[in-house]
Amino acid sequence: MRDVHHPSREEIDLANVLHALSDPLRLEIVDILAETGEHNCSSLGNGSISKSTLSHHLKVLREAGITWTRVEGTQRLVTLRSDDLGERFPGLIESVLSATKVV
Amino acid sequence: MRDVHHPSREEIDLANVLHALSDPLRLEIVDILAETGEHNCSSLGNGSISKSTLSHHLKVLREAGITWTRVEGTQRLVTLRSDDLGERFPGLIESVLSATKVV
DNA sequence: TCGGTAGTTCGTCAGGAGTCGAACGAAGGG
DNA sequence: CCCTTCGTTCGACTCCTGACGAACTACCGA
Repeated sequence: MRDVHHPSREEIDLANVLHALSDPLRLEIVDILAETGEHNCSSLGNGSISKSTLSHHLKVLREAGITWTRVEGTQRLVTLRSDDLGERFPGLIESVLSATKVV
Repeated sequence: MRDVHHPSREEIDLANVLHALSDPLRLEIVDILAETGEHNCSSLGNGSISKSTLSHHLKVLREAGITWTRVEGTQRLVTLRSDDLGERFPGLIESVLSATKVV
């Protein structure tokens, strides 16, 4: 549990990324991370979801290569992997994020 | 069967679109449509898939608002709904399509 | 009118995904 | 040391999804 697995930049797969982003809650999490930077896990829950479910969604995002998680004491601090994402799929995450702003 | 249902532009939902694009076969179909324009259904199969499965995937794309299907005689002619997609989520489909070109 | 061609729909099946509570593990503070 | 906090992991459950063949519908051509 000490080490958290992340895919390498080359391993980031488009279909996986799109699947990870196709869930409303995960989309909301990504949006929050893009707007307000690093968060710990519990501050990303919307209140109505159990921590095991939240942990599951964060794992999906991490393993798709969308987020980066670092361990700090008892917390996991999560950020967007904008750099790798932008290198691998230029403009993708930006257009998805701006699409979340659409009514 | 005569009329084919399509969502209105306003009904196109981001999470649905991303989900529809998160399948490798559907991503391939969208890519083909973007590259070479209108196709009938059978010309979109990769050979190793049954026509009922293909019909299912095309339905997913159509109901997500990604493709438009028109009836012509005994055929269904499928195109990308680039205009509506571009209006609703600017840049999204373009960045996804360019991402499919990445090694 | 009789086939043939093009797709859809139906029933079924296996596997995947989201959800939860409970149990667990790691750090840190009294 | 114990206990709390933070998060992961583990079943278990349900619902969704992709896959198929078979039956069906619609149109066209001979």
